[in-house]
This record gives sequence, C-alpha cells and structure tokens, in this order.
Amino acid sequence: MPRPQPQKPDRPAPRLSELECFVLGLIWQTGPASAYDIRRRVSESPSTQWSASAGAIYPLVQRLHRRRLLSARGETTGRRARRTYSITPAGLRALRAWIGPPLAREAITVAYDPLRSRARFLAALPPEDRLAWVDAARAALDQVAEKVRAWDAAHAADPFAALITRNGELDVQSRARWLDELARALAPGKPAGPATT
Amino acid sequence: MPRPQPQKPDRPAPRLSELECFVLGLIWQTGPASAYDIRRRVSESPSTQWSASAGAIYPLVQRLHRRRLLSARGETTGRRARRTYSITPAGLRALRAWIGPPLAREAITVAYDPLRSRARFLAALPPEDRLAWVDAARAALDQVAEKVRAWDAAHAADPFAALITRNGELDVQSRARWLDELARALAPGKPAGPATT
DNA sequence: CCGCTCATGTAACTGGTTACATGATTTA
DNA sequence: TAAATCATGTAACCAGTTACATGAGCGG
Repeated sequence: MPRPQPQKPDRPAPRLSELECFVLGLIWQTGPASAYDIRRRVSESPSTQWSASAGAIYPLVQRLHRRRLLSARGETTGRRARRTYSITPAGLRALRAWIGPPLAREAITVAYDPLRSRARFLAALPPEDRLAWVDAARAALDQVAEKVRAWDAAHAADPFAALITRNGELDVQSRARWLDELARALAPGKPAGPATT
Repeated sequence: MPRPQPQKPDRPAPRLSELECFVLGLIWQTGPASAYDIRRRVSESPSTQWSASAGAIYPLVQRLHRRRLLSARGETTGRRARRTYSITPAGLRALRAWIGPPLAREAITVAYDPLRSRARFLAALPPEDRLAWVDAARAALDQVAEKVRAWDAAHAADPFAALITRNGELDVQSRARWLDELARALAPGKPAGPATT
C-alpha cells in the first residue's frame, strides 16, 4: 500500500477564517492600512470575539498577502519594515464570497451567548444566589449598552455604520428583557429547578 | 543568566475553557454520563459554537477527570472501555465559579453575530445584490427560528429549559427585526454606502 | 540621553478542528 | 453472518492565544 506522500506537495488553500475575511473587509473599507491599524480597529469593535493580538494579526496579513488577496506597499524606513496593505481584485472577490449570498452555514445560527450558557445551569447555584446572578448579569449588560452607545457616538458621521451599531443595541436590549423574564420566573414562591446537589 | 527550566515542573492548572465548564454543567444536570452522551447533548444545542467532535469531547473529559472535577465509573466490558462520569464536589465548585457571580469578563459582551460581521461590509456588494443578501439572511433566520421551536418542543417538560430556549427566540426575533430595518434603509432611492470599488 | 509609547514582529503553547481507526452492538 | 450504526478513542493540524523581543520616534 503506497500511501503516497506524508507531506502533501500541493495542499489546497484552506478556507478563509472569519477573522481573515473580517480583516479583508476592514482593509476594503478604508484602503491602505498597516497591520497595526487593523489591530486597533479590531480591538475597538464592541464584540470581544477576537483579542486582536499581534500574534493573530501579523501572521494573518502575511497569509493574505501570500495568497494575493492583499497587496503590500513597503516603505521600509531604516531597517524596519513599514508596510501598508490594500485589497486586490481577488481579495474583493473573496470578501464578496464570504458575505454571500449564499450565506455560509456557520452564519446561520442562534448567536452564542455566554450568559445563556451560564443561565442554563443556574439551578446549580444555591436558590438564594440565583437572583443575585440575574442582577449581576443585568448590571453587566448595562455596562455593555454604554459601550455600544460610545461606539455609536464615535461613528455618528457614517449612517451605514449606525445600522451596524443598531444590531448591538437590539441584541443588548433583547437579552436584558430576557433577564427580566428570568428574574420574574425566579421570584420567591416559585420553585425554579431541581435541588442543588 | 540561569533561565532555570525549559520545562516547568509544576505548571499551574490553566483556566477552564467555556466548553469544559459547559460540559461540567451538562454532567451536573443529568448525573452520570458517558463522553458519547455529552457529545450528543452538545450537538443537539441550537448554537453552532461547538462541533461536539469526538476529538474535542474525549480528551476534554479525560482532562476534567485528571483534575478531579469528574469522577469516573468504568464498566469495562470486554477489552473496550465504557466509562460514565459524574461531577465531584470540586467540580461543582468549579461550575459555580464559572456561572458566577462575579461574571467573567468574557461573558460581558455584545454577542458575536456572523450576520452583523457580514452586513458591516454590505456596501462591498454591487448595490443590486444588497437587498438579495438581506432576503437570504432573513430566510436563514426563519430556518433558525424553526430549529429553536423544535428544540423547545423537545424540552417542553422542563419549565426551566423553556427559559433558556426563550433566549434563543428573542435573539432570533431581534435580529430579524434588525434585518427589516436594514432592508428599509436599503430601499431604492436611498444611497447606502460608498461605491463598490 | 532616558524612558515611554508606537509599531512590527516571533516563539511557544493550546483548545479546538477534521479525518481516521477500530471494537461492540444491532439489524437485515 | 454481513452491513450498518453505536461508541471510544487517536493523529495531525491549525488558527488563535499569551508572552516576549526589539526597533523607531518623541517628550522631558
């Protein structure tokens, strides 16, 4: 049995990750940008999905450049690189394919909510702690709402960006209302789940 | 400069991941469960956050067992292991610490929404394709809503589970309304973003 | 010129992924 | 008993993570 190559010589380019496509989008949006610019813009975003660490962004743009989805203009001052990247026609095609339609399967889902994950096991807390949890979560969401408003204000100039922020507002609102429902269900007199041990 | 050990002899136990704590919760909820049981229950969940692949779950429960957060009862039939895991007191403490309060920083955030990420760059599509995108996203959300209803029906017996499903319902509803707003903003006559190149 | 922040990376690790292997049990 | 499915894993990989290193520019 041959089992030809342990090291495939011509491995097909892997699917682009969400972060890679997101970065592609950022660069499309604002034209030439350095990796550092990208880092700042990713970390500004209210979602904490990505940490925008250097270890993520620098190799990422290098990958996109190798795949010819980004072009680089290197103004190498001194012995230190100073590169800015622009999106190529192939990059724009990749960006559009990512956006869809058709929508990727992984985009069609209930959004992951860490509060929901935790609430699912709320009955593991002693009964007297459960309302305190809801209160804490409620306060945390107010904090998030604040952050969204700040982000909104910083982008007030762009009416299109406002529509994106709006998504964040609605998300926080609906989760807050859900927490209120949860609090009512936990109100004294209502048994809410099995015993804790 | 000594730089003592390249291999730290006593590395501190790393923070538990979201998935590890979630699994801890599942096992708390239903008592003794095999890794396979866990896999099924994780993959049933409407969220696509985790694939519940064998390669994720089996090593994960082994890790939790090594850390004494799970206890194992091994009914080894034949030469094949058949293990079921239960949560230990230390495991319950870890579960409670994860749930909070206080809530972990990463739980305090706008939920990550792949539709929002894509919509952010909707202007990269040719104008005539933008409404089609919104329609596709709307249809996809209806599909998700259906899935949530099915999940809800399957757990109708447990009033506490209903509160969790409710979160999914509200999430889908609010994102659907957001898409409707988006469609209105894209309505003919309204320029919606910069040119596409 | 010292220290601080800006900017560009690399190194080591890790928690997931997909793909594969294989034993046990059920069903046709 | 053969095929399909249930069940338990391992192997290789990979896109992120944290932590570190270091050059460039600037304000005191």
